[in-house]
Amino acid sequence: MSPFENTGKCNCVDCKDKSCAASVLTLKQLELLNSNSKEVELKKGEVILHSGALNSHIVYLKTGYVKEYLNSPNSKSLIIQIIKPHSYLGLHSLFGDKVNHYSYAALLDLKICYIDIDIFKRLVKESGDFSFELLKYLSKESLQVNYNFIKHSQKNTNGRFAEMLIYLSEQIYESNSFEINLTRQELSELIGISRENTARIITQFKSEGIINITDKRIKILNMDLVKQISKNG
Amino acid sequence: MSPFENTGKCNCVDCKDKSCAASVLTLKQLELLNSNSKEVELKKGEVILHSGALNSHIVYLKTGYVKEYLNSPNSKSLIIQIIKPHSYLGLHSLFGDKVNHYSYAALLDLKICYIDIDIFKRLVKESGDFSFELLKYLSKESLQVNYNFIKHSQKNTNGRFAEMLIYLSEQIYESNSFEINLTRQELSELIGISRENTARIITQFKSEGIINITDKRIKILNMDLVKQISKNG
DNA sequence: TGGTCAATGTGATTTATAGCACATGATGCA
DNA sequence: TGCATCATGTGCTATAAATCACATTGACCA
Repeated sequence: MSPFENTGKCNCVDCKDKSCAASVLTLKQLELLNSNSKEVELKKGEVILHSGALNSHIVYLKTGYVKEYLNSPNSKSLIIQIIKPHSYLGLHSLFGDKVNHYSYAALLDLKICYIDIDIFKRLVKESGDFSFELLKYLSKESLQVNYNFIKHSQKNTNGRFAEMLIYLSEQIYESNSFEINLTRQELSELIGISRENTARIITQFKSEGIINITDKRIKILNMDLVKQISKNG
Repeated sequence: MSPFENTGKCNCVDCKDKSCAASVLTLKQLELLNSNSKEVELKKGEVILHSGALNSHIVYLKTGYVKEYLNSPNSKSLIIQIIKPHSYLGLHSLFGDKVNHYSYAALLDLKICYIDIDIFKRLVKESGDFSFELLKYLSKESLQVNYNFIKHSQKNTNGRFAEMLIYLSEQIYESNSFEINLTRQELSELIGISRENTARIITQFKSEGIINITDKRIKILNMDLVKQISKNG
């Protein structure tokens, strides 16, 4: 029995949460993947990968949401992006220099799959369709992350906050109302502004009836206005 | 004769400027590539690809340097990165949604190769080694671009300028003295600060003996100090 | 050879945003 | 039940950097 034998109840072959890439694999390849991957459940707040650590496995986010971030003692912390289910974590680090460039933490209880690196690489080399999907995946992710950074460099604080609301509702949670397990501090690290200003903007947006925030749920009440603020900001 | 027949004197098979990816292709695949690509020479300042335009070919930068940038009338212009020879231009757009996300202009006279998209995709699906190299290429580029953006969000103007000097000398021109065909305006768009402050920083750095700028040549005289400024900034 | 235009340099002023200080509220725990 | 701790909200102040205004330089060319 392989040390990576999947000990959970799930099986890659009939997995409902297959990645875009895995869904183009043959039955035989999926079986190979299955016998070399392992599903694990994690609790909210747990760190999945540490920046700087060597990555020994591919990590696939099956369910739940993750923050990709950087915390360094001598410079400001920042959150690079929120990652939604059916995504790979830190794929660029794998194909780059094998060291994680960012850290990854669970925003809520979630399920991930560890995949053996060598098997994954074998699939990349064996299946053109698989690697083509990975190229698409990496490209899209890279464009999205760049887009966010670009907007941050071009907009004022209100505009950035509005841009974040659009990003979260359209790209990540796919709803105008979503539960987000981020503190005000973390929201500010996602858009690169101070915690105090984030609080002020939230107060302002609430008073103007643009959003509603109760505990960890953000509800966008006036998306048109949000888009207007983002555009003008 | 294919419409993409290479009309120049060069041949992909014995090209000295092959990409990392092309260098893992077989002779037969290189011949296929050769008969479906075309070398073109461009003059300094010419725009190679326009943001928003549909991309009909893969563009490979054989020699010369290129700026990847965004100019939009209603928001600040910015330069995303400087691209050095042996690079693909806008590969992420190809695998993403087929529309160029950025513009590309020649910083000096250069040679590029247009490659037929369908042949390129065929090679991706046919050769696992080829696609593996492309994955590495995209990953590295993405990490580098992110790194620059992250530094911009964490550092003050002096620190950013110093960071740019390190980036240009170590990553792009691989020398402490390099000819860069960028105006002060463009240098400032590369690091996201104002033109006036860029001029002030240059004056300051020159007076402190850190750099020397004559016309378009930048010479870093005290790299230790540059690194110190970048670190503190 | 003077004139236009663009790029650059530099002082003065304005402004957006960070940072500080402190109040309030929520949560957990002993 | 009270105390400690952390997240949050809000007024005030400091400041870095953008912006404005103008001088200077250099290139091109008619």
